[in-house]
Amino acid sequence: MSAPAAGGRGAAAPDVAARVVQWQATHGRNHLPWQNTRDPYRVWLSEIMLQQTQVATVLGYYQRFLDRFPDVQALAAAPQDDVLALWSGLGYYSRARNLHRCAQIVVEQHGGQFPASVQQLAALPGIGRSTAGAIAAFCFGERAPILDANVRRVLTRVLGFGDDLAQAASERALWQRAEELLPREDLLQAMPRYTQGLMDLGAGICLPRKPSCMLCPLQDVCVARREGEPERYPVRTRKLKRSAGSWWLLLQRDAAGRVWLQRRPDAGIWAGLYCPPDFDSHQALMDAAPAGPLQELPAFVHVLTHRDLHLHPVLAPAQPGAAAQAQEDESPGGWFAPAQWRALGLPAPIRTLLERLAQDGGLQN
DNA sequence: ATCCTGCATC
DNA sequence: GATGCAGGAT
Repeated sequence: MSAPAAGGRGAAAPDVAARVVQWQATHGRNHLPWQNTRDPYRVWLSEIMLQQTQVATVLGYYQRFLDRFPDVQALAAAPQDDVLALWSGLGYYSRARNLHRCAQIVVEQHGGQFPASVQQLAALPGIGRSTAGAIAAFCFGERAPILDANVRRVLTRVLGFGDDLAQAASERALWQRAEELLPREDLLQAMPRYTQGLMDLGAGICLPRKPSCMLCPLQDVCVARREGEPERYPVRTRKLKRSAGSWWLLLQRDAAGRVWLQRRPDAGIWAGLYCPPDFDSHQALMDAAPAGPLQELPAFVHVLTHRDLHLHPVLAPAQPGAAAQAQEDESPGGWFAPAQWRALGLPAPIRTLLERLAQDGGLQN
């Protein structure tokens, strides 16, 4: 057993890195499909998929994605719609669009090799400082910290870091502390395991509500535990005001059960995704709808971070040529059978709506 | 720096 | 029904 280095490190954080590394080797996750590789493409893909998405869900997508796009060149060369189709169901589609753009930049500007430093990685679309740190640590052994939500929880608790993370200065200070906790220069080969260990602690031990402190390798150096209320960390004030908006959706369905969808513009809400034509008012929809009986479906609310979107679906019979007049922008549209639209990038509420419609079969119409 | 985003989870 | 996340846009 090695004694903690005397000096150099404050007594408040004795050998955090060593404890994490040792614990990871015996208790961490070491057999996920994106582990045990130093291929930046694979690591990058997994990190992007794991943003806002649980491991269990990503497992089902990761291999399919790799099969279809085995390397960054294949991904860069693919049509965006193919990428979105494989992403279909994962949500947060800006990740998929950034992923695609990033692949193209790596191919065109970096000769098909991911750059090997945090700084350069973080300059790529979809890669922030934390994701860049993870890739750099896993693939290049760079001494770079990560600070995603899970790790933020671990570190604020261990350190008893109680400053309000809504303040940029506090956030900066925590990054600084994260750097100080990294394995020492003479343990550089430990970077991948250390990084993975922090992730594993955050995901499995240092949970938001019920941390399993008894199982934690940091239990006897953790300030939050000593204080008795680890759940108090991290501290973040929130300021949220949500506005409301209403959209009327023109759902046209033909006899074969196909629906009319069009690709949304590349900027704005649901960029690049497929959606029925939307209108600001019932009247505007009426003006654009084909002649014939309209059926108002139950309205529902889709919640975005600071917008409550009230959606009013209106079912209309299909009429030849009628769909084209629905909107004048040059967004391409078309008729999609269920098997087809299920493979498209669809906003979550639209996917739900179409599934309901498909379930009800020919309900009316 | 500050605000904005789409969705899952709790 | 409220909150959080991790990145982008301005």
